[in-house]
Amino acid sequence: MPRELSKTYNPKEIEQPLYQEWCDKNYFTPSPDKNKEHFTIVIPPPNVTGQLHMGHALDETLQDTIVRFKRMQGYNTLWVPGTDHAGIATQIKVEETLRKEQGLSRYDLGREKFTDMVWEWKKKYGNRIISQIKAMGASCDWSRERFTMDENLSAAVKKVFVSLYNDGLMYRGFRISNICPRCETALSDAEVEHEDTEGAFWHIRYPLEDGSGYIEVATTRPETMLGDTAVAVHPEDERYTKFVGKTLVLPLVGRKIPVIADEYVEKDFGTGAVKITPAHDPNDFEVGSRHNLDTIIVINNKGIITEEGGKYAGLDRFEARKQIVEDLKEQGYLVKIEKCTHAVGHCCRCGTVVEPIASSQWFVKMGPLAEKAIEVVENGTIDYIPDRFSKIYMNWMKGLRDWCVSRQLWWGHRIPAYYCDDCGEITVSENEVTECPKCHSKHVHQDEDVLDTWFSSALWPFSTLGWPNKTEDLAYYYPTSVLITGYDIITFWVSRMITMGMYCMKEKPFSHVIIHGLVRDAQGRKMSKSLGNGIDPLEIIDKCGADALRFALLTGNSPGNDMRFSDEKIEAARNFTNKIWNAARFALMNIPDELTDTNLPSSDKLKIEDKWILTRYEELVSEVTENLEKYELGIALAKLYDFFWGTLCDWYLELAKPRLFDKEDAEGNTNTCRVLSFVLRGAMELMHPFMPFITEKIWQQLPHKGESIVVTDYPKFDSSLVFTKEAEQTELIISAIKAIRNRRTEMNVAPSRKAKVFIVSDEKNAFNDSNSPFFVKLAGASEVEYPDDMHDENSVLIVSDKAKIFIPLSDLVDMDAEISRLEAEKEKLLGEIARIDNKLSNEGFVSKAPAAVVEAEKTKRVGYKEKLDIVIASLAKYGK
RNA sequence: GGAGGUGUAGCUCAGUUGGUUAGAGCGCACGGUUCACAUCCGUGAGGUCGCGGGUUCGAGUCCCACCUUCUCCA
Repeated sequence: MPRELSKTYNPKEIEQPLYQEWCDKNYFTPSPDKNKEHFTIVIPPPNVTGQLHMGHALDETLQDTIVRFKRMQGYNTLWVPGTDHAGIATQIKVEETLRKEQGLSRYDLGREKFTDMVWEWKKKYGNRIISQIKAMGASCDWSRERFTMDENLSAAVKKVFVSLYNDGLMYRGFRISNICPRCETALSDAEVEHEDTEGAFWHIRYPLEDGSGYIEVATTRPETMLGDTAVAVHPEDERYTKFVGKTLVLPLVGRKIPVIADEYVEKDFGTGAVKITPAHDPNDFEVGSRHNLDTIIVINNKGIITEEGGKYAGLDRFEARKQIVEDLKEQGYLVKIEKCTHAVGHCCRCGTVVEPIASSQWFVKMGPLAEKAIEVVENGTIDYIPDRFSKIYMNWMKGLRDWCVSRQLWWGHRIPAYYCDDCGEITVSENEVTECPKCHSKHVHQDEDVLDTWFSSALWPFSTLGWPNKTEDLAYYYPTSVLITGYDIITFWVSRMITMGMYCMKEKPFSHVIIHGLVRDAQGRKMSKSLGNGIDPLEIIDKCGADALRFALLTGNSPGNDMRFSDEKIEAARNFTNKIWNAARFALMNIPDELTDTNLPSSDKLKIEDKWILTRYEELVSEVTENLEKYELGIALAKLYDFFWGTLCDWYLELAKPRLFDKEDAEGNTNTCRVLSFVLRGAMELMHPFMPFITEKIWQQLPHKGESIVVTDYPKFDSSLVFTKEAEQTELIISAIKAIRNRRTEMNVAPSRKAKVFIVSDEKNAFNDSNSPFFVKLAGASEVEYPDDMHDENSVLIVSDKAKIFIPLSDLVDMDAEISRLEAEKEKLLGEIARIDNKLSNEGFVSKAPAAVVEAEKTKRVGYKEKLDIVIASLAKYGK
């Protein structure tokens, strides 16, 4: 088995072949197994027309890291992938293409041809995002890939619709919905984004029919006055009591409308009198139904004034506003225009200002459904990570209005409701209805609308596993384990999955909801197409590899918080992958091909630096495992980075070099190789969930057991490899080396100038001849001696942990400088000791703090005292 | 108006259950290429943890008020 890695790390060469191999070997394709615990994730399905952006990249990385960790831990691990048909987004996209390429609208094609065209588009481009997710290294089970409009998932949608209808939880109602005039469809509350906008209050006079005066009203949307059917005042508002019951004449229109009293009106707001437009305002609609007012629709789904608008009919709503204001002014009805900012609803897909319009839509009655969805989060059956998002969820769930689920689109699940043209009967059925069950007429037509995209997404955790069929997958893998998604779709998606999971399955859809933030640009702006500030994850994969991208996304990222993504971050990540690659390359250059087993030398053959690195490694195993189990990925990754770079590369590899290069000590050489290969392999396994490609490639080259790192066991803590004493002794050596380097640099000693080093210490296990090579290699020592005690005024004195070190650099020694340096050190040590003494003499601290904390303070004091004694003794030798 | 977040080194951010002398990356300064890596190595400077109270033996961490800034909802 020849071991070699190319001279420079080239992710492009290794990533695709490895991914292919993993898929070919079915590592990601589990089967239900009653003897094992399952771990399931369903992917938040990306839009089928979409392209991978940083948000997906973060989402997939988080999921894949957890999935790979659980798989290595031995869980029967399933990650279900798939895509969403994304009603509005996809329809808009295809319509645009149709317009651009053929100059046609969807109406020119007709419903059937148009939806055929969307399916064609889906076949052609739907796989694009899937292959991009694969490039991230995502270990999804592609044999179980789903699409929200698959046959089975569509059947699930129908079944739920019918079931809700039969339970009285789905109804067709005439009420105000937010309509996007650009998309020409109704939207749910969640799809409307409110934005503070500069606008105005137009104050308008409505004259009394009897000519005895007028009432002044204020509105932010003057064009809606065309549909006014009343003016309302508060019943207890004395200013207006005398007007209630009288009749007003609506300016420009001439309609006679009553003055009514309703508690909805706020006395102190505006003029205290409110124009009532039941057809175009949700509150007015309520008032209208309380007072039996007419609902006159004056703006249609396209934002155009209807025939009801008289001379303004046919105008765009904003053009109509201008003209109406102009006319009011001319005819003396306009009192004043007051500037103000107010929240205006926009379509979350296209940004167009939405128009509230009364229309017939299908609604899901949320009240009864929400109860259980609230309960499972309240009682902890489902928890949010971080916890604060459960508050946001609760806030939303407790203020829920009914969910408008019908959309005036062609792309989506068509509503399974049938209307009899003869008797008007509505039949809701999973099967196509061709005859009215009431009057037996054959003149029956299906509802033209489709369902909100999120309706099918709400069923995703169980519809993908086969529901409503009783499949083996559903029985074994449901409920899923965790859901990972951004906070921006808690209201759209998470809340509805919980709601529908409780309704359809009578069981939670998942146990934990892990929420992450948005990926922003270097300036903290949202990445968007219009700003052109998006960083393309594919470009980064191309240049630096998927592992570097994954590292950059997870490092320094804490749950639920937004992160900034910058070139510097990517560069740091790429440097780390390069470091890993080179460390492995170095190891493989030294580990002989004959060494194929994974055994460690017996503990009596281990040197102290071996015991030190093994101890640090075992600590890492236990900490990282704990962090991953708590889904603290950022913390785990930081520890892995520090260990690999700061501990393994900076120290162990350097400490091991003398023995690795010593071909005469064959046994020592082999032992070192065994330890190195053990720790390096372990580090690869620990890091594999985060950086799957590079770790697999290196793992394969190192001595190993098993077929692939993907399915090997995650390292387990082994207390027999913890050598506390030797680890401490090695730390003393490292401290001494650092102290020497520090002083040499401080004194501008050229690195090329080697000097003899004398170390005085009682710690003979650390400071002895066998460890001298460390000082030669790493601290510029020409040779090392270990006298019992000494003092030399012509030497530099360095006080390190449990050691005093002399370096005879007589030409560089400035006695006065030495003395003042020692005095400064003395002061510092005295300060530290005083601080600790202060603590230890505090009755409260000694009696109430945990024993371990008190003990640590005492140990620390001993260390400082030892150093202080050396400093004082040295000063004494100088006559101070 | 309601809810939630944020504020820590020049910049971007970590900081787990309250417990060493508060950390990292980048940037900066100084020095370094013979034997894995200049995408590197060594050394260093740099902090009133937003402000003020409180709880505690002990607060960056918990509580209260304020300020900054961002998001969601109305």
